[in-house]
Amino acid sequence: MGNPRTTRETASAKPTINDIARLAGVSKKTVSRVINRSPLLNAETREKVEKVIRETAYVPNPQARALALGRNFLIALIHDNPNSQMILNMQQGILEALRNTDFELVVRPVDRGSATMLDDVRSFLVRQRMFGVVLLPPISENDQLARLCDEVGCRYVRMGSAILDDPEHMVASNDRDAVIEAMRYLIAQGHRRIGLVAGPNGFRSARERREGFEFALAEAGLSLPRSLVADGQYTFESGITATHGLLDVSPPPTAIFSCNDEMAAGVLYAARVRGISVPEDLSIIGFDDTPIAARVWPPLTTVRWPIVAMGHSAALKLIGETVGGKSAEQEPSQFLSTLIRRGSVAPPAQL
Amino acid sequence: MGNPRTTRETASAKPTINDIARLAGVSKKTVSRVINRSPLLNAETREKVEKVIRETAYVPNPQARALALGRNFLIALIHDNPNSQMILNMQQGILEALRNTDFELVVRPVDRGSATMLDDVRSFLVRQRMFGVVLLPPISENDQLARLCDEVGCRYVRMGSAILDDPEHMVASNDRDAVIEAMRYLIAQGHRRIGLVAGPNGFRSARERREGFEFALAEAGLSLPRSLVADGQYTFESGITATHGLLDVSPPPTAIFSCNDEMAAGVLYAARVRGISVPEDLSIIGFDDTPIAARVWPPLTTVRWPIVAMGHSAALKLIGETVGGKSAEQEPSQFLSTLIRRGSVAPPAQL
DNA sequence: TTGCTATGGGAAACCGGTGTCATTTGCAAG
DNA sequence: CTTGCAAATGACACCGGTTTCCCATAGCAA
Repeated sequence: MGNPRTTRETASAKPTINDIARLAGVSKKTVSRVINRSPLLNAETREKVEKVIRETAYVPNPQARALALGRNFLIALIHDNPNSQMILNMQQGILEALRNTDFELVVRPVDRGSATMLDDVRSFLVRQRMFGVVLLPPISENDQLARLCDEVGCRYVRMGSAILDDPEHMVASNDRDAVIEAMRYLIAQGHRRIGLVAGPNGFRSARERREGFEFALAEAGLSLPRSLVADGQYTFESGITATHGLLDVSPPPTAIFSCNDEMAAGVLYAARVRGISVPEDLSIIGFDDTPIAARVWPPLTTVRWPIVAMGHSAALKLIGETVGGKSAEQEPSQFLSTLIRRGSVAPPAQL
Repeated sequence: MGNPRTTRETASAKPTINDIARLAGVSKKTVSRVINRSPLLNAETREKVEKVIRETAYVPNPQARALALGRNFLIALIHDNPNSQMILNMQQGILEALRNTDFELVVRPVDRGSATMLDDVRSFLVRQRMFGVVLLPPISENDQLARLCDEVGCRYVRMGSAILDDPEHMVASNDRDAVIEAMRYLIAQGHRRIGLVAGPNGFRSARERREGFEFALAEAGLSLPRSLVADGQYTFESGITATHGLLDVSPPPTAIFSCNDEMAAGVLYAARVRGISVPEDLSIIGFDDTPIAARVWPPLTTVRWPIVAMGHSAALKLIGETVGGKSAEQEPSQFLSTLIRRGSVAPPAQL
């Protein structure tokens, strides 16, 4: 490890708070006050210290701070296997917000289903003294998790669909409205028999999307035969299975709304297997605007929600008060989704 | 905040090393020795301390350790935008290896291209006192990054294709051989005019895959007209563009090998746009076995490399000496890829 | 000039571990 | 019965910040 005392004088090893104090001719504590923006400081002193900090490119040691404060400057992104593009987009949004702060992002996949999940997360949050966490759907819907965060004194933001029961801890998109818009489009094209590939039970997003679907049908005075609703699990395979069921009914639907793109890709796949042309014989709309939506043939019309922006917002919500004063309060909590029109929708053949 | 002295006695706040020492009737240092498996310990003493540790569920404070050691128990996964499924798989493999260790995983997307990229990474590694990093392709091919890791005393492992110039810092798959296997399959099906959608210049993986392609052709005594090689950028769009170029030559190829699945999806898309049936009129093979490969129609025959296992191996390489003795040395550095046969290959129509 | 109160700033303890070095103990060799 | 050496353990400083507490000085009224 060498000789710290002598090297410190010569080499340009990372300066410590002691170095700054010495160079500025003040005490450690005064430097600390400058760093933490203590108001009880003489402007002159502050100036002097800040100059030295600038010149030496001094950056406080995060570990020492974490130890002294009992709190780490780490934000965790906790997720359990939603689609991977979503995680990346979320990361991007969060990191944008974290740029030029002292915060660092830690990504933490967890296994819902695992009996020890809550304990795992607790020990993770406590041991690492996490500053805050961002919870991604679907696990963001787990209330126990949110309560856990409260318990261990860890700030949190839940990403979700639609409901703003608790705006302070929530960043959401309005899936219901987005689905209604998509359905109106489908209906305007002339579709009257529209099938639904629903999301799994217990998922808020699945419920919101389904409600939007049903609302739009009712609004147009259309009926919804039970046979035109198929359950899905948000997976590609479940989309295939659901679609076969839907296409077996007689007469078959002329359009299918799928609660996510992954399943919509399954709808398309199943249609191909049966030799049904899309969009001539069957129109499809998905949800999420996953990369796959644009890569299949025909490219899928779908609903896009602004994940990056939402991640950004979530991060600001977490750190807002810490950095920029009260701006966090004004951070938008609800985001609008938009319909992306591609090639999987056309008027039904009969018309 | 409260009153640490009194609360410590009553509440079940996290026990510190001092508590353990007091309860076990030994010094802090001895507890520390137990934790760090020092060999200079009386078995009896160790037993006694371990008992207390177990009973109190004591866990050392990572921040304090990081401060004292000048090194954090954090592993970073650094990547710049390869496909997202790959990142997830890699995470999964790494986290598996990290389970039950003190290590934590931090994911760090970077912007190759950015002029400050190296500085960003340096400051990240230094400030957080990273223990080690895993570099994902394509940025793992950046030698400056590797050198940087050395400079700042951060262990690293590069994920890559094929070459093991530096086995100690490398976990690789053998792309060249995998491509040769895929090409032999194509040739065995009767294809003689095979087009290539190449990867971008400067990428090791692109070179390896292309070399495999050329080797297999030569091996079969087939020529490779310059016109049957199209440059790609590993993106969906570049795959489309490249394919149009390939299909414009006369006679057109009966099969196309694409250096990754993203571009292969583009090949398929372009074929559809031109009304060419796959696989009847055109066979396609991709590389990577991205989720999209199984979701398009027809599902793509492709090459899968064992990302999860490689991530696992990379993590063990990093922490190996720290935890399990010398097992790291034996950790395999080279992994075999396999051909996944799906529906995008058939004998050429002419035969 | 004295006395009193703000207010800026410093000394030292502390956060919870680790390293260095000294000390104690046990036992074989001289 | 020393001496010598190794093994086992402890005392204490240290990592780089923050907090607590207290002092010095300035400003101002009496």
